[in-house]
Amino acid sequence: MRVTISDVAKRARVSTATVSYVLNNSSRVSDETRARVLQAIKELGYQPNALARGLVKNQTRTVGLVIPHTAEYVFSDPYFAELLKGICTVVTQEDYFLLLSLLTGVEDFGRVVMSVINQRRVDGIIMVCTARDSEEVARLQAANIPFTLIGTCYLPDVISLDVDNERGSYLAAQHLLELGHRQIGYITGDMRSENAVQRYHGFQRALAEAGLHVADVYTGDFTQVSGMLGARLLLSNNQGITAIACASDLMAHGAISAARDMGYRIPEDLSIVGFDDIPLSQESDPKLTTVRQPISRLGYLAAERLIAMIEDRDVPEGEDRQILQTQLVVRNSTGVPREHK
Amino acid sequence: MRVTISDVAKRARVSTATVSYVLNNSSRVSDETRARVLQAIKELGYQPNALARGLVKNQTRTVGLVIPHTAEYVFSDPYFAELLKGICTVVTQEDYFLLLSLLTGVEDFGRVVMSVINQRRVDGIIMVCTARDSEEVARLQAANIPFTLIGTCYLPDVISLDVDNERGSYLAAQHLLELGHRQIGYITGDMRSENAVQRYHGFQRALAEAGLHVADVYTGDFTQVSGMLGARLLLSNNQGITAIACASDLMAHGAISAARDMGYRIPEDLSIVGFDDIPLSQESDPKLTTVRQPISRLGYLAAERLIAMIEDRDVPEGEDRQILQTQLVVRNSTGVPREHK
DNA sequence: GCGACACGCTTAAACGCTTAAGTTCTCTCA
DNA sequence: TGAGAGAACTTAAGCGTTTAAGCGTGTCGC
Repeated sequence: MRVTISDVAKRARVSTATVSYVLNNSSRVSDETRARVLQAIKELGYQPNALARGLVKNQTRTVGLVIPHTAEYVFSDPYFAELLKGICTVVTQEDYFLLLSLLTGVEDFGRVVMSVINQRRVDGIIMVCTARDSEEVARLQAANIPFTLIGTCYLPDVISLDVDNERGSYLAAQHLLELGHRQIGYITGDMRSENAVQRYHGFQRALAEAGLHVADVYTGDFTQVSGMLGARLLLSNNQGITAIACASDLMAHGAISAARDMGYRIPEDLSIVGFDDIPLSQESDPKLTTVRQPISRLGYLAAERLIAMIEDRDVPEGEDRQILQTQLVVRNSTGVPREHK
Repeated sequence: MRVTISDVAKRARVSTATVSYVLNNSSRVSDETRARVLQAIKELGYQPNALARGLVKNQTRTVGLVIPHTAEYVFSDPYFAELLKGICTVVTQEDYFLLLSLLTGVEDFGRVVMSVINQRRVDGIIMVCTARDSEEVARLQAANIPFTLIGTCYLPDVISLDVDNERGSYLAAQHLLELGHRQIGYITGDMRSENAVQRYHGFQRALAEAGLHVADVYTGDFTQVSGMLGARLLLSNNQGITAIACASDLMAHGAISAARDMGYRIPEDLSIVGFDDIPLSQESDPKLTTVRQPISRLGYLAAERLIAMIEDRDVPEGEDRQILQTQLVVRNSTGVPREHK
């Protein structure tokens, strides 16, 4: 049988309350008694049962991470690995646990959120979301549980972290324009995601300001496969395209391999620009020109802020909504278009 | 305030016990009462508090995943993403939660294991380990908690899953020998890991059977950086080397970029073979010849088996120790050595 | 020499649930 | 008719903690 607080109490010849007091290093225990209790704890290898403790203190030292995608999806995209890197770093450091909650693909997002909230398994929640998920966000608010969001949310009074997608794409487009590209295709992410929409908008805006518009658009879903399909379609529909911008690196890599299969050299015949700057993009051939977003920092900040809220620390000054900057990283997948050479 | 079982009981005009019985759909509740209780539950949006339930039933519907590395390390290596893919798929499907437990880099492995066990936060544990970790494994055994291991463990009566590292490396070496390579360098993984040792052994064995031995060895640690350093050193120490085998894909990719920087063309001047077959290896240039191990399947099986143990299902027939096969995947990073052309 | 007050500890209730045991009622059947 | 069985609930103990409140001491000031 597990060793409980009363085993310790018995051995130290005190009441369980006293043991509890030394455990929560509260006042008023004589040094002598404290030593005896500590000794007993050590001898028995006692550790308090987290459930029992959580039940009365109403806290679990666990933060929940809710990502509304399947495991297959989440762990195929290095974006989430980066996010987890930031989150786990903080969570581990702060001596919390991380409860991961994904979808099976069958049940709905709402149910998962409710179960995490209501079952009281966590002290707070980090949720990855898009503007469409305001119903779930509202539930979190209603439940009065601390939470931070990663992604876009237009509801008032929620702490959320995001990246300047619009400006990032704008920069990418500018880069292509400066190189001399005029016929540019675009492969979007899943347009139910606000990220995807913003990226597309930023891209359009840059072209519009140059008096152009997007040559052709393929609606992808952030996955590598959709990047391949997109490039294939754009390139066969429109021979004149000299550059393709993608809403994610993964799609950009997909696009590169599809274009190559069709005989295009990158960047000589076709320039490709991504969005994310996942590690692969620094190693691939060609190295990918892309828009870097500080993904793991996003996770880091979300976790940090959440734990501050949970522990009621002086909430860090600053806006509810924090937007991190993106940055253009020029590598080898973009170049001057053929006709300009 | 949170809605509890007694709120439901009050509303349905029954005792809490009755509510609990319908919750655990136990016998002996009249259809009429059951309907009334269900109605009340719905109206109040009640969900049982997992802590309280866990406390009495002594179960949490949570499985712990213990990886004795830092978040930084874990989420930089696609290996773990693949592993998580398999694990999370099962865990989510079976309606369990996943509690992730990593190291901060400061505290020791043992302490983390003990805290996960003793605090009773989880019903079972999946642990990534090497043969060196037998002390921690013994602790799990002593605690009498269900667990499965991913990695090598020589202790009796533990359920562990592993991959045939020895044979995989053997195949890789054979491949290089068949191509005609005779001077082959090797970059090992972290030799405290059994995987690394076994891979090196398999490699040596193949060479020995051909009457050769490894031209030069660099002791890496599975990371990309160590692959770069390794290749740089091997190539400058020994001009005659025509091929380098690496104990991980990440190191192989590192080796490729280092070799290229030194002016080697891959595979014309130098063949490189990896181990893992991470997604990157199918996209990189050149595509990496490597030994595929079914990583996500490893995670899948570990989780499946663990949950079977937890739920006391008829434990699946089969050995305690299950070894999955590896497989050589020939791509473009290996070729006939120069002098043979 | 006495009340007041700290001090150091214990008692016991509470957290929200499960479940063995007990209770009440109705029905069956010798 | 009355014992027995069974159905459908309720009662209450218990899971392992925390913590407010209580209770003897011993000390101190007056």
